[in-house]
Amino acid sequence: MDTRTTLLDHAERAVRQRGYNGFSYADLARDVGIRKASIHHHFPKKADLAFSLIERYAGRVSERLAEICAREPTAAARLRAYHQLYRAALAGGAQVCLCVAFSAGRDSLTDPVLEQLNAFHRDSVDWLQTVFEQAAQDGSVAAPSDPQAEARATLALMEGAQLVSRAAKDVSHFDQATAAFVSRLSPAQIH
Amino acid sequence: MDTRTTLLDHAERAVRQRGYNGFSYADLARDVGIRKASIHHHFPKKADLAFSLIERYAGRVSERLAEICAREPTAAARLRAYHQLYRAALAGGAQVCLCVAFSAGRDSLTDPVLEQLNAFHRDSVDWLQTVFEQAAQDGSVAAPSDPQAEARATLALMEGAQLVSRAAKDVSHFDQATAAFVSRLSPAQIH
DNA sequence: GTCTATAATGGGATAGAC
DNA sequence: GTCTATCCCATTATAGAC
Repeated sequence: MDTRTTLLDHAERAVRQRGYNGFSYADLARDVGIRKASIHHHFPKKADLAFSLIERYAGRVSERLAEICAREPTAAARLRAYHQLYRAALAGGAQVCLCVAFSAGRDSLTDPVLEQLNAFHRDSVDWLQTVFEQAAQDGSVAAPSDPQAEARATLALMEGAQLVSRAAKDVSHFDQATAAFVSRLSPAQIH
Repeated sequence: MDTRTTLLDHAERAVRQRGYNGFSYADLARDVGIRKASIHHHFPKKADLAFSLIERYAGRVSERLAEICAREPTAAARLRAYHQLYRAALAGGAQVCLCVAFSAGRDSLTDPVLEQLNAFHRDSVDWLQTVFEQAAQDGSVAAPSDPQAEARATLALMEGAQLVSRAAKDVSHFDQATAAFVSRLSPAQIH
């Protein structure tokens, strides 16, 4: 595989496991099997690497969300799939998703990277809001309220549940924290 | 005031604004007006400072929760007060509370500090669970479900809402993310 | 595109005088 | 308890040969 992609893959794994400050070019060089200086050829500054990471991640998630919409007709099924994305990203409590890792390491990030992160959050909220608007129509979600507030609550819940789950190294915390959310999406709710 | 306390105060502010890696003994020395070496007299290692921070924080929150129970009789009023603790700690989007800052900076913390953090989370969940059990009795909270799951969901929601709110530097995100939670606590729900 | 070598910086930490 | 002076180390980053 292309060296640049290999670097991004290893860097992403490191960021999600140990945070943005938790890995250095030295670590990455050892992982990948090249020298520090060679990484600088692909990503002159660490901020360039961070930017490419969040850019690639945003694109990937965007694709997944489109796939979900193509595959699942009801709002409830779409939200279940969204929940599963966060659940799967936890990797048993060892990792968080890249957006949580970047939100957490916000103080070390440059402005362009933070802009990308905020853009990603905006896109997520927009997608969720649209799904909750659909929910108000198809009745597949119990107790619907304001779609934008629901969207922001969902994003906060997923990110917070990942955060505390990794702190405790225990996935069951994520499951408990999101249990009530998931139960609103029960197939039994479809009329 | 006592130097040790002054150091803790400034360190806490720095951690909550810029994260655990976002401040150094050099910064702290400049803020407080003494030399780096003098800080090492009070806190030999940075991990000692971190431990004292979370210890003091846990004690302070514990007092606040006891006060809330003494002051507010209903479960709904207690949860509203709990929500207000997190709301106030945001300081307009400039800060997060110490437990969120530490959860986010988890990779840089030593084991004793992480244990304190997890103990704090356990205590918070216990307190919330007790309140949600009370809610099932006094009927002051709408749509009650499993108390432990509710407790973990509440903690995750508060921490996640702070995280995304600080990333966007916008308190209104916290308010929107927690709006549905708060509306379940409306005084109108009391029977 | 990868390497060796080397800055340059900043952080945590210690010794020992006052 | 505070200071000056210093150490050690990790980290990011650059120069220039191959």
